[in-house]
Amino acid sequence: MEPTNDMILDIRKDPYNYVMRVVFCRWKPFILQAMDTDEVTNFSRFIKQLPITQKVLSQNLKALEQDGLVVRTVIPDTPPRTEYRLTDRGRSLIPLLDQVYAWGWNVMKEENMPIDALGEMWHGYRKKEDDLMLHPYKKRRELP
Amino acid sequence: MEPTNDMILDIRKDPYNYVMRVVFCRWKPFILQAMDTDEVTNFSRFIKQLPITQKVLSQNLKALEQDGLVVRTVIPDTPPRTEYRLTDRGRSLIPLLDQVYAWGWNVMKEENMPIDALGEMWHGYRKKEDDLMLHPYKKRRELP
DNA sequence: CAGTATCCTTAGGGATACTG
DNA sequence: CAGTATCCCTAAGGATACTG
Repeated sequence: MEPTNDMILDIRKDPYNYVMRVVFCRWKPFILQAMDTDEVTNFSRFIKQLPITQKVLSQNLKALEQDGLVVRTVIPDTPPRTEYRLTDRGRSLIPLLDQVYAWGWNVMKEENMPIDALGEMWHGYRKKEDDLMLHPYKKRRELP
Repeated sequence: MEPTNDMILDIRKDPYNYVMRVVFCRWKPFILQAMDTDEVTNFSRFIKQLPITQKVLSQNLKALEQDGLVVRTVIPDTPPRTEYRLTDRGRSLIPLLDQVYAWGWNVMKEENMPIDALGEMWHGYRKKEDDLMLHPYKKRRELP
């Protein structure tokens, strides 16, 4: 086949670009991770765990739902509850996220960069303290 | 340990955030991938392969160099040449990038989304056509 | 509890032109 | 060949307030 004069990567059709748009946006790894840890969770629990605003959380959850990584279930109760959980596709991402975290963790260690302790607990790089994991609070305390 | 009243994730110290900043920015996976494919490469070759402007390429290469993923070598010749290649750390990222690509590729297939052919060749999802791989051109032709 | 609605800011990228 | 220099623009996030 002759090399023709119009060859170039079309980024909009590239898987890298897709994954960056769908997964690697600011808060999404954290949101996905939280749902992996908690299995089922809800809006205000995310808000307690992450320093994210309601608006941005809402946007991100909608996008994740649209991209098929998350299911939102409304339970007709009084007052109605809303549950969020990972889809199979969302769950299929967790091993990859773990490896991404691990790569970053190792590099940050090599560079002596400070690493967030709560994240380390979530990922098993630091002994989990159940009360902290179960009762996350809005403000942050320094850990050893 | 008592749950104290100030617990929260500090995103600036989190590995996810680090990796998103250092690796998963728009063009960086492509740039890294190109350097894995080519072993040694140079500025204008990137420009031929990717639909990126010189300014943005320059910015990205500088950042990658600063973050220790890429080495830049100037060879005092006439005119002087500049070579770019991956560091060990950069190379350690390739398996991860491959998995990211693979995850995205599979999802896009499931969703019947169009997938860029040149990327597929680079990643071995499509038979490599050496002339195209070796002589990438600026504009794009549709592949079957 | 589970969100909307507004307003504002900024980093990152794109376009284009120029340089040694 | 290997970049700088400008100008511009928009998407994504942050702050704050309000709702059923």
